[in-house]
Amino acid sequence: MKDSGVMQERPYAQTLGKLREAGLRPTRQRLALGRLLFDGGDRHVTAEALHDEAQRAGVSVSLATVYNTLHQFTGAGLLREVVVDSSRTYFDTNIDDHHHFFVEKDGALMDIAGDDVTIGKLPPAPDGMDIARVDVIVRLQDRSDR
Amino acid sequence: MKDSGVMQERPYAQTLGKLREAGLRPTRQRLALGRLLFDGGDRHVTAEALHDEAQRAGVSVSLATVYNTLHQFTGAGLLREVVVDSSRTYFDTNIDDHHHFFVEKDGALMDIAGDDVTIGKLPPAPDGMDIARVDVIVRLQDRSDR
DNA sequence: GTGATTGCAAATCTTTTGCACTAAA
DNA sequence: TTTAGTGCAAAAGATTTGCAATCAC
Repeated sequence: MKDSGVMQERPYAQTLGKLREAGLRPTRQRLALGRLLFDGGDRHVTAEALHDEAQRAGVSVSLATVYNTLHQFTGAGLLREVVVDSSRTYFDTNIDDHHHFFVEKDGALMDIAGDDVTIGKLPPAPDGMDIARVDVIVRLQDRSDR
Repeated sequence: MKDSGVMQERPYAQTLGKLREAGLRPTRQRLALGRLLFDGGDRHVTAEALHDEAQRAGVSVSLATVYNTLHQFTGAGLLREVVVDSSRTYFDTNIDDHHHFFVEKDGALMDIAGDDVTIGKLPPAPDGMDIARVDVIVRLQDRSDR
């Protein structure tokens, strides 16, 4: 899934290292948001949710900074944007090749490992175009809501 | 792809019939928008684009009504909402099982027939949930932008 | 007539931006 | 210092909503 087995050790240093590699100045707020995002396995967040979480954790960051930071992290390849709902943008800390389950009702998003979905046939890209990525979204509903 | 071979005849009556079946009162604006949407094969539109198109066609409809109408048509199963871009909502006149090519750069959306994509493996839905739909989005980029 | 539909403007919601201020290096 | 980064409030989009006016039946 990830690269090696040496992961999640020294979380603080991990975030710091990620920022350094990305050439992003490790400011108070980037470190704090980075720790919230990267210290606990794979996560899916919206800007609003991360902002709330930061507030609750006693970290003072403005919503604008959360948005800016999420985009900077995405630009640096530390996060991936997931489009499943036209009303909000989700950011995924899992940047490996993978897909998603999405529960419309409560906005829940879950990863599906890349290996758990195989695509047998796919049409060729139109002339002059390349396939940048294939996203598979499995939309779920409560069994009772049938 | 569609049902039979008897299609696209008497477009005006076709839209009228669709509205009747859906239990939607065939008002001036619903008929006009319906004709724009359904008279010319499969289409992908945003509310804004359809509104502009209606204006150009000399049909006076407010943007709010276009939004409302698109949602009513969707609720009635005449259209399908396609989520590919978190900033706009696209509506698709093709309601059959199928997938999409999407060119981020210019917002172009193209259908991929359902048969042209096969999914070999898919994880089971979590407990108590059912798979409502599987969306495959093939994101394209210009070959030169590599 | 009478209830569904529409238009318009105002309201909402999410996301972005401008700019003076603060903090890394 | 010097320049990148931040907060705040205002702006910008997209979409929704309230309500009086209008239209289909």
